[in-house]
Amino acid sequence: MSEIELVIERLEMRGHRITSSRRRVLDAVLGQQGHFTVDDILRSTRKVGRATVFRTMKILQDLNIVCRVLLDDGTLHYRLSTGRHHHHLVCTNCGRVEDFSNCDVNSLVRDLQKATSYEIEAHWLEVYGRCQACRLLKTSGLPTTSATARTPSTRG
Amino acid sequence: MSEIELVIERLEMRGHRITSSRRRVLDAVLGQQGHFTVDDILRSTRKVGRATVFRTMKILQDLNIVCRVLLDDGTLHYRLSTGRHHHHLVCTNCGRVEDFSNCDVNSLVRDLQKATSYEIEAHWLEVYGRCQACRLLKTSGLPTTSATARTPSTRG
DNA sequence: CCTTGACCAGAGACTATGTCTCAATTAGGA
DNA sequence: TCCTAATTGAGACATAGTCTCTGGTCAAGG
Repeated sequence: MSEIELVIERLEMRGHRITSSRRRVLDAVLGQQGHFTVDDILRSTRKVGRATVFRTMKILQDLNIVCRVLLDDGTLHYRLSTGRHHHHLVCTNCGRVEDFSNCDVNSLVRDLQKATSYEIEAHWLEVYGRCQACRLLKTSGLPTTSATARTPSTRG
Repeated sequence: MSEIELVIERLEMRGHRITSSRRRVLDAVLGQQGHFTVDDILRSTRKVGRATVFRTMKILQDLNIVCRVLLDDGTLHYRLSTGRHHHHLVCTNCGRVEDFSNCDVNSLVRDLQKATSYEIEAHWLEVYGRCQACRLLKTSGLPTTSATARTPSTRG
């Protein structure tokens, strides 16, 4: 069974109808490499309304088929998700995103829970750096995407 | 020396001019409790243009006087910063935000650096939960702000 | 076959959050 | 005081997303 059919099955299981618009959005989303915006999807799915794309993206988020990435310029993009809890390692030079899930935040969370009396429900961790390829071309070499190379404007 | 004068000094040191608009924005920002939006600042600083407020906020971010908080509904708000590296613990019920800096992400970052050959420059961690007060009123008690109680739409 | 009602689509208005442009103003050094 | 570069404010523009409304589709039931 192909990837798109698996996704369609999950949509059906949730009671969503499989329309041609949704199918086109799915096609476009599953064909993406790296991170993308709704606008990217819109451009590659002619004849599907903006609102429909946003609505479908929301469903895909709920199903954990896509997730959002906070880029270092503070903008939120979409990305195909591994489905399970994970975090992102974003190259600040070329925009490449890697997932990692060996996330050892749990002990931190436990400590925090004890110290603050909060009941902790979730966390969100993004890590920024330069990937090996970008480090090798040390001089301000050609970035492979249009990603900016600033440090995160979102850091606290 | 008052807080605002300290900030003004830092602005001057960076070569920024001290105008009455900036002073009004500073007043408003320093008077904020918890997290706020540019709109909150706009409302409390009559006669300062929107663009000016955004420009000033950007300067304040650069100076680490304010930072941004990713709320659990996926929106980014501003917040007075402690100035040093820290993270946020956000109550998903009442919207209260606590800082914490005993951040043990460093070992994770080291492991990640080894495993991925990335040169890691920064990270961004937000934690969501229910604060003690909100846990006590277990029934869907009155939230103290309009914050929604959803789980983060931004989680990966 | 017809009706009904739920779900869905697409257009477009609207909101929120910023950025850009440009003419007018002003801070602050000479 | 004068000069100039920095800054301002208005408003257009950009981006990301939501809401509303009208109309379409489809399945179930009469």
